[in-house]
Amino acid sequence: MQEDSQQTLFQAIADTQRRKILDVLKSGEKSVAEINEHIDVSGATLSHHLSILKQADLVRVRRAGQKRIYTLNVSVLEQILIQIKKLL
Amino acid sequence: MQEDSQQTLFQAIADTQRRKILDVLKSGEKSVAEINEHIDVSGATLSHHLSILKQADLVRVRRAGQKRIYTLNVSVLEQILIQIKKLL
DNA sequence: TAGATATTTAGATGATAATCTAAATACATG
DNA sequence: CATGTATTTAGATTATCATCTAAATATCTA
Repeated sequence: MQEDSQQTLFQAIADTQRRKILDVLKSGEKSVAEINEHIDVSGATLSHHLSILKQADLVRVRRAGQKRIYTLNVSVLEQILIQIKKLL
Repeated sequence: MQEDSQQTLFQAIADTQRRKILDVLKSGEKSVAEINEHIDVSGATLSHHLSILKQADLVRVRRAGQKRIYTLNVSVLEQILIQIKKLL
């Protein structure tokens, strides 16, 4: 993993709201509106957080009509585990 | 783990310099000056980073004469692993 | 105890980041 | 195609953060 992408990744999970989003997605793929039922921020802010998670490749998106469906990318979370284990 | 301390912890490891400090300490306890040989910031900035790591309990300190010796607290890194695994 | 060494604290600055409202875009459907 | 729904983008604001220099504190030693 490159230095830069590592930073992107750790920054992405540094925010409580974003970790909560990941936790919400743990139970399965969800539309933005569905995620927003669990996260108390404006739609714009949620979209912003999702874009950061997407940039870190922690989530994937696909369209379904008007909706966008987000899914957790488990393999990147596993990458984080590997990085932290390296510090042990 | 409480919500608040979790945030403190994830914020602490979100910074590249701080992760580098942890990596430096992985090889054994070190004085501030010894750490500073590996981290390219001013002494004041390093001290600031160390205080954040200390607050997150990721490092421990003891005095030895004029020096302060920092050591890695492995168990807290293991806590992070547990938290991330919960998202999987 | 005076001066040297090690580290922290204070205070300032510039850069990022989280958040909001309002507007824009994209798609669906009557 | 006009309207409604879902989401993103733009632009602004406020708060937080990484960093620096200078000053303070603590310890050691001649």
